[in-house]
Amino acid sequence: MTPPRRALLEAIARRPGGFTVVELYDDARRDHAGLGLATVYRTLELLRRHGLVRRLAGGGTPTYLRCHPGHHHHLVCLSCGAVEETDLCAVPPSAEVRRRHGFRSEAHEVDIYGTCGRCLAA
Amino acid sequence: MTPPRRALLEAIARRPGGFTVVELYDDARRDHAGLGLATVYRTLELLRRHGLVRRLAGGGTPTYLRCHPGHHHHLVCLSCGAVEETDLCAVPPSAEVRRRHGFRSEAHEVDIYGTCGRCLAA
DNA sequence: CTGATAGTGAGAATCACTCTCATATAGACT
DNA sequence: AGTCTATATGAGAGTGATTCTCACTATCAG
Repeated sequence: MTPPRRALLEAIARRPGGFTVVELYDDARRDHAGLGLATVYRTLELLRRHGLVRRLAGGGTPTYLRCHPGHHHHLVCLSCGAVEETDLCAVPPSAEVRRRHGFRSEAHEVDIYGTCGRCLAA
Repeated sequence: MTPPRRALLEAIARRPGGFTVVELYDDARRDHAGLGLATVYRTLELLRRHGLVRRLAGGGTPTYLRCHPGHHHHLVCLSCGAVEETDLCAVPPSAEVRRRHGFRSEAHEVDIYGTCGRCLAA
């Protein structure tokens, strides 16, 4: 646990939803002025491998999300960009996939796009 | 319908599973030597808007998939990279998402990773 | 305290992708 | 078939994100 990493973790913790690499970089540099971009990428990759962060790569500038470890999916608001986690999960049952396609499922990714409560209210 | 587009469509039709932009470019250039990369990107974007192709952006070089229009998801083999479509679909029901999170679902993306029948046999 | 190991920052390099613009077509309409 | 207009195209430069390299530094076990 080094100062750059600490600065990054704190900057991530402060973020409400998704963030871009440069946003995070700018933010973390307030704690640790000498921080390099390469370190941001390296640390994000590290966090990603530990399930603490996820990368949403859909068109445009890629955004990262803070995640809690454990199985969950994301609700992405198309209007304001906020991202929420949900533990609701439903995918085609493995057995059915296996029977119909001869395919053994091992993992899945589910992202749900729509409009969040706050945007609906507005 | 122009010669570059025809060459691209044929190259896509020949592909078994996912492909990268450069693979497609090289392949289509065998039909249409003067093809430019910009045209490949433009045409893929066009096909994507028509639901004939999808982009999987997970880490590394982005890959495109040939798709049939209509709702379906993909079974991606982690061992050989083959991609199969499935019309099996189950996601958390909108009503439940709405009730629990105040979030109105509009679309979802589901990709299932695992091992395909051929790789299981081998 | 010390040494092995892992992390860091700067900048160059790479890679995917987009933009620009002059040119060339496709396809609609005579 | 000939003409015309909107659209597509190719080349190459430009952009922005990401990775690489390497000399240097900090961490932590012993």
